[in-house]
Amino acid sequence: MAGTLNQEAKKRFLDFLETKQLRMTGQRMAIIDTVFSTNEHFTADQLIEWSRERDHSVSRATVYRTLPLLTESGLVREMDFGKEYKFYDPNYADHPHHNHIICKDCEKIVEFESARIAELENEIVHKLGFSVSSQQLQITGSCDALKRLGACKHKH
Amino acid sequence: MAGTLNQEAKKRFLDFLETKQLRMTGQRMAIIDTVFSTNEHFTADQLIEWSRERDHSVSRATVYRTLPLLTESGLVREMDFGKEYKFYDPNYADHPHHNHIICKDCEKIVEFESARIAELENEIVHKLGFSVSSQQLQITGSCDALKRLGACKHKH
DNA sequence: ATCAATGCAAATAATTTGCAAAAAG
DNA sequence: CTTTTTGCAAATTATTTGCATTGAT
Repeated sequence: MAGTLNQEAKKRFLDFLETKQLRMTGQRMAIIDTVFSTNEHFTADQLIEWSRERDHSVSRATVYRTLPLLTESGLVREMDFGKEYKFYDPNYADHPHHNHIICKDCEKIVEFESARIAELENEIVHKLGFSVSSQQLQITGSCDALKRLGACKHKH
Repeated sequence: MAGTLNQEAKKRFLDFLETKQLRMTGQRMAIIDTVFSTNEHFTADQLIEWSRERDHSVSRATVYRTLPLLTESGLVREMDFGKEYKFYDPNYADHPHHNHIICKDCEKIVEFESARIAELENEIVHKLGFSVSSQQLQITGSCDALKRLGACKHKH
């Protein structure tokens, strides 16, 4: 679960930086290492905290300046689950079409994929004269515990 | 296209206010009339502007205090299309399961429904041990003009 | 009369930005 | 050396809130 997840994505991001002729700094490396060593969704705030465990000099500003690079590269996706802050999802490199289901009580998030849904989307969108660039499907619902016990608030 | 759209939804919202024992004021009525006389998505800012055309005394604070009532009633849905402000969609009363496709250039939005996708969602989510409360599917893509002409920026 | 609703202006909070200093190439 | 990147602190911006006043019931 720790340091070697997503090494492929990390490599791709380093290429991206090189192509754009951006410099490698200690702070950037700390942030990048953090992002690509988890499969969890994270907030800007969490990324700051975690990155500082690797390099205490990482500032809030640098994290906020790195996030757009990550999303621009396509290796991380910005997600809005209706909270006041955004989440970032590092799993799009491996699973470019995955969707999310979120428990309305405990906010547990489960990812899933469906080729059939993707096909239907393409079909419908084509009929409307559009073509698909990206999609996001978010379902809010009740997790198993919530259904059975009436509550499940664990907060992540 | 004008004043009598969505009278059913308006009526339902007035019932909602009554049930919650909330008072009817001139400002609220101006906001409500505005919301239920359009099928367009709108922002808080647009709602303020439009409501003031009906009643110049409508304040920003009152609009922001009315919006949660509208979403709570289920007759208007808060949508996040990745902009810095939120959009509000007054079409959920008539079409509770509709989805959105947004052109990535001109930001034109088209709504569509698919019973088949809804079924598949239910099925998958059920397998994951969840049940569905609400869902939103947003597709970003290229509209017809963008595909044919390479550009279409009209900004709404 | 009573209590909810309003407008105003100040507060919040996530994110962004200007700038001088530090580090990369 | 030159140019990018950084941290800091101040700025920005949508939204929220405290409070004295107004208006609905």
